[in-house]
Amino acid sequence: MSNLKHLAQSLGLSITTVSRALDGYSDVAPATRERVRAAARALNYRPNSAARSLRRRRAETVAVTLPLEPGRFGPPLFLNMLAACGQRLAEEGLDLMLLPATSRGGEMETYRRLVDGGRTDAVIVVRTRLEDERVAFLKERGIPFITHGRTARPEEHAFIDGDGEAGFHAAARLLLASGHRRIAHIAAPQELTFAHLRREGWRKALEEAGCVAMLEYTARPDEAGGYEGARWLLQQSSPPTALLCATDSMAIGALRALKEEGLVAGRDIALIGHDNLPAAAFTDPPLSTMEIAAPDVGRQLAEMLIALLGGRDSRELQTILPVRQVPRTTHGPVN
Amino acid sequence: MSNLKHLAQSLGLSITTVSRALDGYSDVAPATRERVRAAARALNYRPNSAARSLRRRRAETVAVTLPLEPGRFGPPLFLNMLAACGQRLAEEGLDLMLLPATSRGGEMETYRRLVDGGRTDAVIVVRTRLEDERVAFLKERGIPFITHGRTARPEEHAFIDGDGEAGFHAAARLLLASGHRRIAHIAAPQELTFAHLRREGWRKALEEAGCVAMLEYTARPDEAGGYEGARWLLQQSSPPTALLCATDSMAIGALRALKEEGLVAGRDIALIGHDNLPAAAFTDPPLSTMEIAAPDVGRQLAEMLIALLGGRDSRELQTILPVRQVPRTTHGPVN
DNA sequence: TTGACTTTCCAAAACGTTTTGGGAGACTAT
DNA sequence: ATAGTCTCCCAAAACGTTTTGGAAAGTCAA
Repeated sequence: MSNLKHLAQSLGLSITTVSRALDGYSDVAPATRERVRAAARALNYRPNSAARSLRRRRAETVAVTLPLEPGRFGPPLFLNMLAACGQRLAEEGLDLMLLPATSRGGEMETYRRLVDGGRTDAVIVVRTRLEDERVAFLKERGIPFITHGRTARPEEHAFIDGDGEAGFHAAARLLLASGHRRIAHIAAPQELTFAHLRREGWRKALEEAGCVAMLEYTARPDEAGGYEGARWLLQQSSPPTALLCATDSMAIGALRALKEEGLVAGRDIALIGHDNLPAAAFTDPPLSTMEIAAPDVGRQLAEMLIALLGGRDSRELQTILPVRQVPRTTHGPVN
Repeated sequence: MSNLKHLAQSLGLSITTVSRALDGYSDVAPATRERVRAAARALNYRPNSAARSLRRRRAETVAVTLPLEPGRFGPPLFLNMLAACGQRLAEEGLDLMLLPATSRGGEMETYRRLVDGGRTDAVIVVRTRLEDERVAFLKERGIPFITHGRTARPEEHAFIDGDGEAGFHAAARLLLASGHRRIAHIAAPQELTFAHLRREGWRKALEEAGCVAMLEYTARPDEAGGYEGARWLLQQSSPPTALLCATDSMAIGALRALKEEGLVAGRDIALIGHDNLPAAAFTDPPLSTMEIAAPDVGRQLAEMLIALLGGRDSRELQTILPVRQVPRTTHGPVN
């Protein structure tokens, strides 16, 4: 592994000059700068990251821990978002680092290693909960962070979030307008903020319409959970005529349960999900769903992080993105 | 941020002693060791990772770059594997770091930063191609690495892989035994090794059975690709009676195309995928597929990495895992 | 010619850790 | 008492980088 000392010796220059040449300082002669750069290229020189961040006192890194359990929205979308975020961060010389976390305790230990060990300059919190110990920890340590999804006290920190409440409110109103009165909700665990807000949107719409039947079932936010929820709801004495699922994964599971009962979604019963997963366009019938209207959540997240690292107040960095309905087939019949 | 100097001063000890106490060396008195540990806990001390790895000359990190495009198998499974791997690595004090890579060039630059910048001690290569420049690079640099999936010359490096060729061979034979003669393959891009091997399994089985009709279509390994492939194949003058898809995502897309043609998979036409994605059990009809028979690929991957870092020869670290058929409904009729 | 700038370079310190190579004191065996 | 052995601790060096605070030479104006 070549380092500055090698480079300097082979060029007959000092370490200082080599370092400054590579960093483009103006106090090194253009000719020298080029000579140094050529040598660096020839020797595949890359600054040692440990030494660099030790000296600069920053890690040039933004970290995310990836909870293993099914989360806010499906991994393909989620990873795309993070990749877009990473791409923008790379332009600022920042690495985006994902660390898989298996248990909740393991995740907190990872946070401590990251933050107290100076491994990262900022953190992205995903799968945010209403009461989130990760957020409490980061606030206490005073390290910059942004949550993906809100907490119970969103005014206290930077976040980016879709307006799930409005989305589910609109979806429920759509179903009400189609004449549905027994609109059930298959909810995700309520400690997850997104699940709570989506449920709130559904609940309020029904309340406003004077609906008394608040059929609901809470399950894991995956296919199996949706399947289980739909089965349970359909077995009730007066089953729902419409199903609003917290996520598309759940809706895909619910779809299977409907099939097994001989029901056709969009004809015999309405079904709506959320996320617009790639797979949602290929279900049978194609799934009506909704999605965050912004095409570049990842990039926005990155911009917010950059602003935060630049010293911007976190209270100016709170973004709620509109949610758009993606009607396909399963939300019908439309009268 | 507290460091060894703080700790040492507050305890009236030297930095050396504090460091050695925390590392559990025997040349510090048990009483002192406890005193130091208590203080470290109280001050939330975590060794600065940059300083540590600068001095130890290793990063205590294993890196994976995550290609953005759809890959070998679906993200939920894939992330689970990596999480399991990360968990085992953590027991050895190693961090598993994922870096999203958007373009191929971007990925190579990331590799250079990682390896030449001393950011990582080992690399996991995913979405391996037959001719893979990443593998060439890592071999040249002499840094330990394991590929997930083989290359064209697998004998030259450590790898872990499912026996996709045998799996597809078996699946094709299954279909042949059911009387099918026009068995089409919807392939993933052939530069990806897994796609190549799966196609080989299919091709050889047909060849052995004396089938001349080698219907195939190559597409992106996602739902849209499978949809496109199935549509194209069904439009041929003598369409297939069975469809073997390189991945479950593709099979889910194909399922949609079959529906649109009024065909019921498992009755009018056979369909088999690969990966056993969670969603595959919830399609309509439930998807027949196959999967790697080992429950703990991630853990095995970690063990191999640990062995590799311990100096084991990479030629001893080559694992091919058996693939098991997961018959559900769509592979029928079984006569 | 002189003084003031400019340009171009460099020595040394610092970041926080681990590790080497002892050293002081207490205890043990003779 | 003496030599040897243990126990417990520490000073200093090293990892590779960035940055500070000049210093030497060259240029320019007067």
